[in-house]
Amino acid sequence: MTSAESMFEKLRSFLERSVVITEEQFELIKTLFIPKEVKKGEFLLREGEMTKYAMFVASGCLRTYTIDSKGKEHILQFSPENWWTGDSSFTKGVPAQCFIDALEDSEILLFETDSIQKINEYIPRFAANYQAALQKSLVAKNRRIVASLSATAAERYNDFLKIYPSIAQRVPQHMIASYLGISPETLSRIRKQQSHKR
Amino acid sequence: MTSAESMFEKLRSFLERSVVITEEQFELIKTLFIPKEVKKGEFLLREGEMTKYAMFVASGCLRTYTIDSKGKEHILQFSPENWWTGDSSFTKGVPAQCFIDALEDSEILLFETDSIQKINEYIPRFAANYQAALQKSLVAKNRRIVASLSATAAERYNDFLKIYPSIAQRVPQHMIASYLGISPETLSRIRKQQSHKR
DNA sequence: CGCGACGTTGATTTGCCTCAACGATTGTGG
DNA sequence: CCACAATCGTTGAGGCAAATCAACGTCGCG
Repeated sequence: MTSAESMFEKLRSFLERSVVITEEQFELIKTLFIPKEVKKGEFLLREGEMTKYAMFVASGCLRTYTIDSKGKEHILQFSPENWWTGDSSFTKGVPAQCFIDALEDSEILLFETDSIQKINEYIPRFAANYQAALQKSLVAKNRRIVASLSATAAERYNDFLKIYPSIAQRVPQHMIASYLGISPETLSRIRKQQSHKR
Repeated sequence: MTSAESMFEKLRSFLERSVVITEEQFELIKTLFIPKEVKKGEFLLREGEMTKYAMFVASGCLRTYTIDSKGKEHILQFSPENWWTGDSSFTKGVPAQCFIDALEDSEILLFETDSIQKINEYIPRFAANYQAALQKSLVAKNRRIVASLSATAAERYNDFLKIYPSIAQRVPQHMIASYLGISPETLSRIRKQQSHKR
């Protein structure tokens, strides 16, 4: 099996968690998704670029980040296998506001967002699922906003460990700090304290 | 014209900013939206309640907030006229995580989210617009996350004034503080300093 | 092997919160 | 219509969590 085929199989089994995909539908999907392999460190999107693609991560792990007005990096999202990602500004002709790069060698399926209408026609429940995913991520963002406004650094770190235990093990510590909005030094001290306490 | 009719007219002109609505489609819309008037201070949703409604604000202003584990209130969103709102957990059978109440006497149209399929069938571009709105609000949330992680209280306040100048004039100062995640005292001091500087 | 990226630890600084007290404004009931 | 309470914003003093600055150990990779 080629690596492209294996990517499509991964997408299929992911989708089939909630929708049954017929052979016919699967063939359509194959025409709409563009397989792509990237090495660790490669970029899938740079700030200011135009893009019309959303992405499905078949294997590996991506990271979405921005650089603020003070030149500081802020990680908005980690996207390990079986996640959707993409700069959400792909809808209009707006340039991307984020960088997306690979934290590990990864297999990606690019999806032209215009095609969502076509998919909707042939796989009606697909769009509903996509919408549900958007709403779910809105809830997550809200939780993150509240946390960053009210929780201490240690609390936020522990929340992160609880919600994304697998990610915590595979990305470097200073990136977790960036995601949490705390300095690497502070995160190091938090970890030290907590290892004492048990 | 009854107030219910005027609400529908407001919804219609809002939708017609991007989609032309035929008489027939407008009649469908009237059957799917439930008009409701609320007085200042009344609740449209309480945390823990089950809801299947999203809302369109025809007039007035709503506020969405949560209470964190320390009992502190955090405003997630202000929704003045021509905004969509609702607890985003309405998709599944999940209880709401937010309170929504009225900051002013308001006119609201309730929309059963299950009906989005039906609307999609008759007004195909409606769903696309709704999806675009979701994505736009994702972008806004991302910006807010970055701001809360990297900007100072004063910077966040000025951003708020720039992005929502009209809201800043109609909601009490301590609520803006709550939205920004700073104490009312700090906001007061920021305003004092800035008035000196000009 | 040697360089650079990563994590740790210490000392100092600071932005913002908390607590507290006090005017101003609103609105409510007697 | 006035009195009183409640809500809202302002100002001051003190404290703390986390940032910054700086130096050093260590690991992995070219």
